[in-house]
Amino acid sequence: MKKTSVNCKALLDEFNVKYFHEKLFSWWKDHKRVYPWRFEKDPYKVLIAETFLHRTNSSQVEKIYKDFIKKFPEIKSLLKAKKEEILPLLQSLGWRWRQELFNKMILILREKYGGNIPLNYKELKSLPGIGDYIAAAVIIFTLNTPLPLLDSNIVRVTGRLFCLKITDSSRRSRLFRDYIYCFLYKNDPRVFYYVLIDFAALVCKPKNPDCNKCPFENICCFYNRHREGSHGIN
DNA sequence: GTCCCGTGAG
DNA sequence: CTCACCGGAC
Repeated sequence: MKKTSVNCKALLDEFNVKYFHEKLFSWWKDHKRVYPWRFEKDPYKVLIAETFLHRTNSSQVEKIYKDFIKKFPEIKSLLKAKKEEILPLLQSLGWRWRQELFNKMILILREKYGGNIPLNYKELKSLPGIGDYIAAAVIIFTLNTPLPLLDSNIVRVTGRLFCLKITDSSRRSRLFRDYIYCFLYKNDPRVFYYVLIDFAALVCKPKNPDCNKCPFENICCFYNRHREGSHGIN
């Protein structure tokens, strides 16, 4: 996702962003989820994980990720493999609609990039099956670069905290991109996004969020609106 | 905006 | 049975 020029002081003027960061990181100490692709800095492994996670529950990915990496520990071994060796490992992810994209991606990584994963946004995004989210995620999680990152969960937390109307297209909107970029803890983007994703999954859930466990209960726009009964779940 | 394979949770 | 899943292509 592209970096944007935005006046963060104006955008988040009424919020104490540092306070949010402290509370979130503090919460995360006791609640962080452990996945084999977490803190992985090998672009190949991050790309594989994020590709698998495409519209797929993380517990499903967890079941096959280690076996996949064990069989193809580096991109060279994957590039040498035949489709018939790869696809059976991915069947449980529901890959009929993604396997062709995955095959094309492997082909391009081999033919155009010589087995090196390009670590810039534009080239990553040009790969089949790689869009805004995965391109940014690969860069952020390998290089710890402060880029905006929006998936449905980050959208939900950001929208609720800052009173933004959430729609299906929020993850592609300029407004949300600006907000998450301003909200981002620039000193450690990688961990910031791990924190936010876990917080979204465990507390700020889509349905029945645990607002009583949330450190932002008092200042969360969503919570206060909901309590007043003027709006439904956003 | 709308569809998308499999799986598990409810 | 229905629904969502650390999104992307069309």
